[in-house]
Amino acid sequence: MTLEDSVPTVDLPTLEQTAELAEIFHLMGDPSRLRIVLRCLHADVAVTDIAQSLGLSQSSVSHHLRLLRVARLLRAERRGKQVFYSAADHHVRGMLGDMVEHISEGKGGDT
Amino acid sequence: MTLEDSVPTVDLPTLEQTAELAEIFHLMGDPSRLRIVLRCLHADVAVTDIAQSLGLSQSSVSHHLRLLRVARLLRAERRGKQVFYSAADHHVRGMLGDMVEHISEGKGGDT
DNA sequence: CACATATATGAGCATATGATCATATATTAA
DNA sequence: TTAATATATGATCATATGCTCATATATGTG
Repeated sequence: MTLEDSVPTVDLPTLEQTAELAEIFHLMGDPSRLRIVLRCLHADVAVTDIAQSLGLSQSSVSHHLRLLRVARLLRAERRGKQVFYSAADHHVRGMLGDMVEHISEGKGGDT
Repeated sequence: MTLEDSVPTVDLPTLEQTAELAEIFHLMGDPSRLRIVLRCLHADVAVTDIAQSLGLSQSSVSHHLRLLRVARLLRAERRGKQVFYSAADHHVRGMLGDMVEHISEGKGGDT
């Protein structure tokens, strides 16, 4: 069984989809921002908590959070004085989860 | 069945793994580079072909290819005068494939 | 070798980016 | 209202990035 058999027709994403995908990758491409996303992937976390646990400034975290929120990767929910951030939806969790898995496996694989 | 049931213990990647992941995302975060990777995801493609089919300059493509090659996302194979690029391994194909799927689905989902 | 084709690379430049600092806004308590 | 805590945002700046142009290298042909 060749590779082509298991990958019959590989519809490449449209230019628009590619641009959208690139935007997501671009956001995840910054280490601080990626750590923030991962921190919020499976839990609601307040801004101060994120900053403290990752050793980043409140301002920096807030700036990053705005980008992630606008891009709909994270969602914000205010409770009292605090704002809790979490993954926007299961697609975000799925994407990142898959990536993390691949990275964990990776390291020595070839085709 | 709650979400937590299906995601028992979510070991976050190490700082090193996160940095590695961010580097990959960073590379994919440029639209031109992402298009190049997608073009090479399921086929060996020569540099000139990539440039022509994507409407990019040879120089620009070559610069991008070097980054992707060094990061081991793509591999190069010379055949005569031409150099053919393709996805380095099944992890790269898997990662991108998963991402493309999520993007294709996405669009309106929430948890 | 000389020449053409294919790819790679270095320099230079305009723009994008991430961090910090200062400050603004929001919420709650006294 | 005043004060304290939590978050957001605008300005500034040093650095990173992507592109182009020119040129170098590599392979094949006559």
